[in-house]
Amino acid sequence: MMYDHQSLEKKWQSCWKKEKTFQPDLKKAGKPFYNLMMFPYPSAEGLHVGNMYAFTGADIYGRFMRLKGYDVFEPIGLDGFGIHSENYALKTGRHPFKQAERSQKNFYRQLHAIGNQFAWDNHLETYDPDYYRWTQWIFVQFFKNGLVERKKATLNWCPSCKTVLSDEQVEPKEGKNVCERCKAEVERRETEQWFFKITDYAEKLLDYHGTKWPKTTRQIQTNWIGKSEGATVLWRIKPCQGSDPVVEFGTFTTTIDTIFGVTFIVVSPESPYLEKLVTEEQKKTVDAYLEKVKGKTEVERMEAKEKDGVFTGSYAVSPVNGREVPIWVADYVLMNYGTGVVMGVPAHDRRDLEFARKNKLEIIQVIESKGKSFVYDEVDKHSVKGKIVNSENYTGLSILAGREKITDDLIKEGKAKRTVNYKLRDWCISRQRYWGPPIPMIYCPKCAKEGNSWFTKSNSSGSDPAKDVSLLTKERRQKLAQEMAGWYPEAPKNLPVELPYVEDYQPRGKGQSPLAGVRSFYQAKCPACGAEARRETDVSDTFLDSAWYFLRYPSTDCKDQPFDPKTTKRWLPVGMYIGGQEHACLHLLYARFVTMALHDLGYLDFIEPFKEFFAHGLIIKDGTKMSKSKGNIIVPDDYIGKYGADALRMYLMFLGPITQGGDFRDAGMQGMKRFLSRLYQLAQKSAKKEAKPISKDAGMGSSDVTLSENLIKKLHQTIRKMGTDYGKKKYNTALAALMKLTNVWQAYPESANKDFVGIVARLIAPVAPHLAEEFWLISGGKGSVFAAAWPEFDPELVKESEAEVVIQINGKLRETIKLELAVAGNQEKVLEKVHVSRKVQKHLGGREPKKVIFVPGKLINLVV
RNA sequence: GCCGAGGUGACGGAAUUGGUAGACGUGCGAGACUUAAAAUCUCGUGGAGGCAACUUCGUGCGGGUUCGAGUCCCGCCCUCGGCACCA
Repeated sequence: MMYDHQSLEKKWQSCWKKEKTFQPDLKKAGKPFYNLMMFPYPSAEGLHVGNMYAFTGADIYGRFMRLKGYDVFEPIGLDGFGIHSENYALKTGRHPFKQAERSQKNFYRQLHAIGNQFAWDNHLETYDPDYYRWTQWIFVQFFKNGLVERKKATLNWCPSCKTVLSDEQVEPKEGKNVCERCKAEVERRETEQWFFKITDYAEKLLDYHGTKWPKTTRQIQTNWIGKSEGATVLWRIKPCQGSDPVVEFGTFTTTIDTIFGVTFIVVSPESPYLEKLVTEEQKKTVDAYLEKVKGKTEVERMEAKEKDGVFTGSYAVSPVNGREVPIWVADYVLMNYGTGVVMGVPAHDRRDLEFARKNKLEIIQVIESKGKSFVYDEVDKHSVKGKIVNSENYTGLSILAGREKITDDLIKEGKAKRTVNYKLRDWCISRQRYWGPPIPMIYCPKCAKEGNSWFTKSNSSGSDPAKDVSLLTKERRQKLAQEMAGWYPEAPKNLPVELPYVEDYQPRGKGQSPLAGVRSFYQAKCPACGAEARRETDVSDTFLDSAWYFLRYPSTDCKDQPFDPKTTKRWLPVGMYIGGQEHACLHLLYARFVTMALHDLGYLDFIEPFKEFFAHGLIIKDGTKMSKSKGNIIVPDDYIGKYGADALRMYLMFLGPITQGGDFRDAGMQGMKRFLSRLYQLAQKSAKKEAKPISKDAGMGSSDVTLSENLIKKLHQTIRKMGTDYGKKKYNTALAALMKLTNVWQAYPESANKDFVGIVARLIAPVAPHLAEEFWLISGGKGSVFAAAWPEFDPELVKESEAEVVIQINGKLRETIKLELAVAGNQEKVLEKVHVSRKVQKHLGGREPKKVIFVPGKLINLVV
């Protein structure tokens, strides 16, 4: 009689496992629905409640879809490769191979205990050679199609993790840039690395066509990509220095309408133009300045209060009015955005104004707004309300009109072109670490000397002869043939390039992976000429592992391809994806990029990997984020033992909207246990009563309803409410409705019967699956409650049986009162006999209305 | 600075998207059971006034639209998230 959650949950979990209740037939499913959650990386403490929160939210949706009749595929795996796992291994002194084995066991035990409907046959781990074989395969395909570059760049270097990091893996903290993983301050280092050309997809990544993503997530990505449209204006230089005189250079601007306000030009200290601009007289000054800049760190440069800079000695000639303006060099101009040269408009740009004031340069107003004075402090540059002044024949035009006209005119004269700039940079993919998939490349010094590479081979035309697709243009191939001299990708049949078991896997910190010291690994023969060659020893970024795992899940048994085309066609793109917002610029962006690229290479017939994405909130503890350092990480195990997985699931969902997260407190959990236990007692009691058909329209609208009818009415309300809320992912309000129903049930326990218990079993099934199975059993149901579809759960199929509406009395608007009346359907109706509340009767002078005209969505006319 | 989200009891949060504000749950108070505690159950719980039925005020602040505003419009204040010497 007592609710013994431990034996009950154990019983159903082993039953699900044995019966493979949640393992869909991937080859045959008629109504496939791919329900995915971001797979966890096996952290030190095991699965924590934050993971469970996300997984439960996702699982409820998946189970709801199952009850609606879909064949739901809900796979799980481990993102076990990468720095986070490796750092933990270093800390414990246990080798990553062994640590992975241990973590996997622990995680999968926990993932079983939380009661999700995982399709365990399809689990995958990113460190499994059967998996990373295809991660490497993707690298090779991208390489062959010019989506991979090897270039020197100033990059983020984490001195603690001893590897380079991508821009996405660096986060700002207290004015410093720190490593996303270890929070150490990153340095800038110039190194040569492998890059994925994600910038080629900047424009495509801005288009979310056909997806249902939250606005905020889209906005974070859009911000990160940072598109700005403007023009590049060409300036003539006078006088030109050096043997190779620069005749012109471009400055990028989004506000070409201010071009008459240009009083100087500034070049970045790193600009290749610089040495050609510096005159004899100014050389000393400039060199001294460059020396000073060199000594500054990135952060110091950013935080500098004063806009420092020096004159180069050269002048630029304005393309609009021939005005000669001095060219300066200053470190507030960034080399890696635009052209590394900017036009200085001190009147309408805050930085330019600071610079002009510091260096006593002229300020000319060219925009006027609301008659206000001209300096930036008082006029908003981005305002489009002002008009242009002091600009010859453009004077008087509005900002936008002027912008268009000046651009057009300059383009006609060949002095400008329209330009789009993005903040997005290419994705640095190589890591100088051990625990990742080796980058499957071979470098042959002999071929390099002779100028040979994969791109100079005769058959180097595209990705896969069978696909007949190549993103490689002729020009790009020629360029790559030069840049990639000596480089060959590993042949697909030789994949995977297995990560060897190495005792000394410590990061070396010299810009090289530990594998660089393993001769048996790096020794190789050149695939082209057979000479002594060297294997690449860097491994790829963890985010590449996770950028395609959703493609592999349905095809885990596929041996000769990364994903089986037929199965992929049936299951992808992912129907619902749930995960953390913090991955908006990381994982989600990369996954979209990889999917788009594979689409363009002909491997996929869709562009977006996730039809719908849903960001869950963060679970905090006592008002602060859970973290290892604070020691406040909560592991679900103890709570599952004490209260049960169902109670914990309910508690987590009841905290509030899943998008918001919540503060984890023990107090609320007892309440959930109490509720479930009460529900269990009631079900036991009611199930003893034989089934009597539950009528849907018994007693509706009647004032003398019996207790039983009251309960039935409540039940139908609840089905409707929960059906809608589960669909909208409003799990907290769905649960509130359920609790309300239980309260009514408890008030009239004799009204319910076996059938009633069966219905409640389906209602609670998404959120409390173990208890639901038990209810289904005691109500006399056969098999699993999840085995059959329940069309009534579809809110559209449950007809409105009542309506609360607004009335109008005798055609005049006098009073606004809510009215309950018996109306079926959504059609306009004249109701002859209407029961109204006493309150309304009072308003009508104690009478009941003769008739009511009900028009859905409109006011109601009440005739007395 | 730019972009976005949001401010409702002691707390987490509801409110059919313009229709009885505070569902549901915590917490708190009172009671039942118990030698006692825990657990469980019952009742109460926005403020002020009243023995009471009831009255009145109340959704960050100030205005507005409307028969009716937590919800819509205008102007502020505050909190959180993203980007940021990006031209």
